Amino acid sequence: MGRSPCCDKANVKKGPWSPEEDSKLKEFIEKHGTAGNWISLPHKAGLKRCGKSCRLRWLNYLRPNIKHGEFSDDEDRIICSLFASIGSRWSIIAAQLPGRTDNDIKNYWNTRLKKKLLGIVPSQRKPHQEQQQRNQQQQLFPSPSSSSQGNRYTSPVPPLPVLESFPKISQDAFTIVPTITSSTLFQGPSYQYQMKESGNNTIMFGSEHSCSSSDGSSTQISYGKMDHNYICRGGGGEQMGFESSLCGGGIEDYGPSRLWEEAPLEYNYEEIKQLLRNNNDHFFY
DNA sequence: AAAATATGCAACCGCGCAGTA
DNA sequence: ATACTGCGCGGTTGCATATTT
Repeated sequence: MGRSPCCDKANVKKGPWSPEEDSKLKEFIEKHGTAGNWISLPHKAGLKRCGKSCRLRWLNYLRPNIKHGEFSDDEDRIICSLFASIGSRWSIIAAQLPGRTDNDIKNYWNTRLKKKLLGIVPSQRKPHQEQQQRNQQQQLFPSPSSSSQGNRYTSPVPPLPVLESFPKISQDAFTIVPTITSSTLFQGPSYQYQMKESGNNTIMFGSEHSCSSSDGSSTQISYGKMDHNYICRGGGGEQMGFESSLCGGGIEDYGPSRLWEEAPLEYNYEEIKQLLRNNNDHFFY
């Protein structure tokens, strides 16, 4: 017996979103949030869309602080290093790149970064496209109408992302390892936490960024966790936090007797290239 | 100039997990 | 304990655009 469909497929619109649909969805969510659940949202918002489709559109394009455009070298490094560590856990990787979505990173990896690492030069689409990319970078956040995709409607591009702050967690629980975090993303020194439970795949990591503020220095933490059981709901997925559910349950649940071991999270490009070449068949598809 | 091919990315699909009745 | 529902994730597809032939 299969599961029942999440929506009436015959009566939902599919395909690209129109500007009108975008503004309806955006307005509704800004006013009411998800109003209980995503499944009922389209009806309440007057949209003929599947709830999942609305969720995806919001998370990937409409919510505030989404960053589009070229990935920086630092972002490349972070993606590569995390991919080498944890594989295709895109939502976790995205949690380390404020403003980037899992879908974006996944696409970027599959279409470009992997090839770049393997030294596969895409066919010469260059002069035109690179000029476009330069233009795009010059006007870091262009208006919707200046999309590099011609007539295709994309989405409004928001201002620079702001790291979300989360409560600081006892460092006793973490192994602190040298950062791979970009200094261009965060001001001040940063550290990465890693936790790995031997015997299964549970890995936890986070990063702490020291930032200055008017009342002295403050700390921002962003983190993700490999074990789905402990990814807290309501944390937003892309920017997961140790909210009460995780702080109060997750870490403590493991208890002090648990054995945590350090796992290498830092790889250089050569190591990653080697991994790609050696494991192309199974690990990297 | 037209057709064929390659590329990039938005969106969809199916599944596993968590919460709840 | 079980069934059901909704959410979120990763993999895949479809299509518009760019480039090559």
